[in-house]
Amino acid sequence: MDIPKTYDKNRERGIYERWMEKGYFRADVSSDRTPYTIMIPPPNITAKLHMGHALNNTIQDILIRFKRMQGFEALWVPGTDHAAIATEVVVMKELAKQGITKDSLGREGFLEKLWEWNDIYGGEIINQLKKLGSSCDWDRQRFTMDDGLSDAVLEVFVRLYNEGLIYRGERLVNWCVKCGTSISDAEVEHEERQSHLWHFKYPVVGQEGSYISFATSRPETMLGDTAIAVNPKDERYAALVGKKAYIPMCNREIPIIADDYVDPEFGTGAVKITPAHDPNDFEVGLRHDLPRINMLNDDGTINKNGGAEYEGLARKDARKKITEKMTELGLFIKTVEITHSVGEHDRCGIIVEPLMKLQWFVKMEELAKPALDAYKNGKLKFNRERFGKIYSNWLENIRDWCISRQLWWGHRIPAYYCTNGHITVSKTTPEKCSTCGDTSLIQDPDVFDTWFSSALWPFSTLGWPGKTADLKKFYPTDVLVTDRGIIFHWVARMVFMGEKFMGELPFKDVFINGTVQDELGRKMSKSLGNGIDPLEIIDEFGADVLRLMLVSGNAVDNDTRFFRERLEPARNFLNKLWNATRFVMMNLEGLSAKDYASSDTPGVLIGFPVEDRWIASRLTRLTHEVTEKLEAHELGLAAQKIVDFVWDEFCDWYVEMVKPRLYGGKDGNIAAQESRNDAQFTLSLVLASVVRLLHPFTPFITEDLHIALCNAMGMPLTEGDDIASPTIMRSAWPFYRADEVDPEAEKCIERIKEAVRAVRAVRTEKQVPPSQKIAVQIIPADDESTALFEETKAAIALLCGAISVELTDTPPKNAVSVVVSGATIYLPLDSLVDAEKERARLSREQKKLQQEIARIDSKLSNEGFTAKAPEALIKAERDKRENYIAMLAKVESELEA
RNA sequence: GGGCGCAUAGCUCAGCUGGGAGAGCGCCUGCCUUACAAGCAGGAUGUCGGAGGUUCAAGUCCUUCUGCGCCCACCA
Repeated sequence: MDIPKTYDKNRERGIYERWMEKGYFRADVSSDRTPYTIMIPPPNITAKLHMGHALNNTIQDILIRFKRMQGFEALWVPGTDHAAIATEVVVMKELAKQGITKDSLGREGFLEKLWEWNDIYGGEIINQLKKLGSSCDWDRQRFTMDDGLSDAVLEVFVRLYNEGLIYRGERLVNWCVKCGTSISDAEVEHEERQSHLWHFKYPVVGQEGSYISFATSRPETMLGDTAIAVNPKDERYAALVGKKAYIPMCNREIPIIADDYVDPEFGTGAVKITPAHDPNDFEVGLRHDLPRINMLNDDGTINKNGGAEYEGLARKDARKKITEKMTELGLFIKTVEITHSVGEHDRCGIIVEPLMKLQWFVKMEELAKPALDAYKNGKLKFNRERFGKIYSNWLENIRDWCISRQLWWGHRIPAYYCTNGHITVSKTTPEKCSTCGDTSLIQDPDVFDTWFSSALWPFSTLGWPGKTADLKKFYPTDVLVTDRGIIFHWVARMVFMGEKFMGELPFKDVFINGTVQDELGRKMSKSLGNGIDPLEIIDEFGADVLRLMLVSGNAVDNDTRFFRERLEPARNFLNKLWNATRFVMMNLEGLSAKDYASSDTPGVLIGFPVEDRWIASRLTRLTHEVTEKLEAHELGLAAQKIVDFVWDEFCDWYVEMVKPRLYGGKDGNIAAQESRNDAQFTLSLVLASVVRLLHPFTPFITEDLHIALCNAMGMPLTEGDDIASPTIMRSAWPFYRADEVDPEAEKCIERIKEAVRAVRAVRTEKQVPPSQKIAVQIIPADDESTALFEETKAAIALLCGAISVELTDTPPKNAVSVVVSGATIYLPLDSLVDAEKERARLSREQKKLQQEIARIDSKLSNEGFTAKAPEALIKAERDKRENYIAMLAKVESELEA
């Protein structure tokens, strides 16, 4: 048979194309199967996918493939996010390299560039997902700005507006005075800067000679002060609270108020409050109903609210002039050197100015409550409790959500303003003002926060606001797999939007996956240049290897370090599996699966040799455990179980044990032929099952192995067949079969393993080369063992490199003896036997056994233990003790001999 | 400042509801035993970060300390 010694990763592409052609990824909305739905966290179209995406999507694909095989109507909806601000910034940077600015292109021209960008990067992302093996339903692929989703966004805005849950109000935004635009927090770079803290004092009104002193890093904003605040517990100022202070530059009296926000330890313990130019002060202003005086023009100069004396001055100049003025009036105290962080616009480096602008808000109190309740009453679960806490903490401290962004890339807010200042909100462009009928309407230039559209993702992707069959069948989804970084930006918002518009949670399980870091445990980032492109790894190792590595050896919620060496164990394992399959297929000659009842029939292994029943028993236990771990989303543990089974139990023990039966026929008897068929059947059955268990993790290689095995077993591939399906991804998930659990067979094989290991250890110790075949003799301890060793002696001989294994009842002379459970084994090694050393070795054994027995005795004699420990545990200890005592007796009799 | 995570073999990490410390890589010894040298067999390696406590029993639960890391808020 001509099968390459290593698996060819280049086959992945062809396999994926075949899956696409056959439509295996498609979910059928009209099927009567129970739906299982996952919505992809839509990757931002800002850049290609990174290793974190590879992990996140591998996890989703594992779950969706698992459920599909279990017989669910599995739907994984793919798509991408327009990522308003992030994409706009990236594209602007690109354009800047060509010397093009946003304004020179105009709104239409700029948007054209963005759609071009989307074609390239959105497409690249989809390509990457396919390379990874993602079994998404590509017919249902969506984009947050496609027609359907845009319609959903407008619909939600209009409905919330009509219900009074959306309002327009003033709010501070980060404003760049150079670029003349508001910028997001993400674009603000914080830098430690050397600066000064100026100490001043304001006269207290009506109390001649009384002052209240304060510190500020921005003296110019005194023009916008509308209060002085102190801590309510601060006794130094208690008498002044309720009084007024006087700002000489503005000829304005402002109240002295008490607010917890003030730290009595800092500065003088009194703070000037400028609600229009500082986020904290803004909050204080809200609490105390203070006026907000905007004293800056959009270009950063002082406006008319600053007073005639200062109007038109740049911030720097105003600061100087005001400081001089205060000094003149004797109100300046001192300056102190400080370092503090200053926000700068990451593109132009100019210090960001908080400025008041009219913004759109969603009222959150009413919307947040059901989302919080869902978590509190357990309907919404997180894979780890700590993630749930992040979620509920945020919702408990919820503030109204500012949904307008001064950008062009995104869904434009469907609000129209007439010349009389009325607002008309409408999904379609209105002809006239709904209040006054004015026909000269101007649409709000702003777009929505990108999360406003992604909050709708679980139902907008299924056709909402239409009443579609997809919505009916696939909403709510089953699990959301995402990164912990967006628990409140995205997860919480999807939950309350789902509750609000669908009347149902969008999902019940939230699966937060860890972060992929570099080999030093640092975050992979562009600035560090330590990112690794998943495609590069896939090209070199194949997607299967990458996927298996990403979920192996790590709890899924823990952060994981990525480095190339970690790929090798995964690659080696798949190679092992490949070769095991090669071996099985080379030895299936003469097998006709038809001769055996369907593997789904209970009791099919009755009458099979003990090792066959053992491996079948182990397999069915494995099936149970893997299924359980996958249900519990413990992917790493599930993968580890499969790897251990394949490598250790199947390859290292079972395959080696059945070799005599496969190569058999040496003695030419009929019984051997039947035993050979049993081995062939068991080999192929177990392998075919384990390949199915592994499929969600490594979809490509398992598809090849599945098809090859079905062919080798003489099972024609038939669409709809649970086992011989033309694709493994639509074959049935193996199930736990109580009738195949065989504790007796397991106990027997454990004894065989113990015996074989003991012989091997002696061989190594005595440095007997593999080429030297020895004749092993066994004295079984009882009838049961006699039968067992008789049945398996050919296998034992092969496993420990013996020329023969014979049962006897008289100890041979000049032999090394080892005592194991159920037998004493003799290795006649004449010349190598050193009586002295043998006695020493046996004494060591004796001592070890005595220690073990003593350990158990001390446990069993502890009344607390026997009274409170579980019954099964006590029995297990007693059984062990019994076995050790029997072995000890044998060792001692050997010592006496 | 608030919240959270991690600390287990030389390295990277598993260890679910408490019941005799594990894997992979690396290391030592011997093997090209015709499925696999990306392999096989045998082996060495740990006061499970420190200190208390709960329990018959603690890597696992509680308290506290130390060292790394992350998130949120912010330094007037």
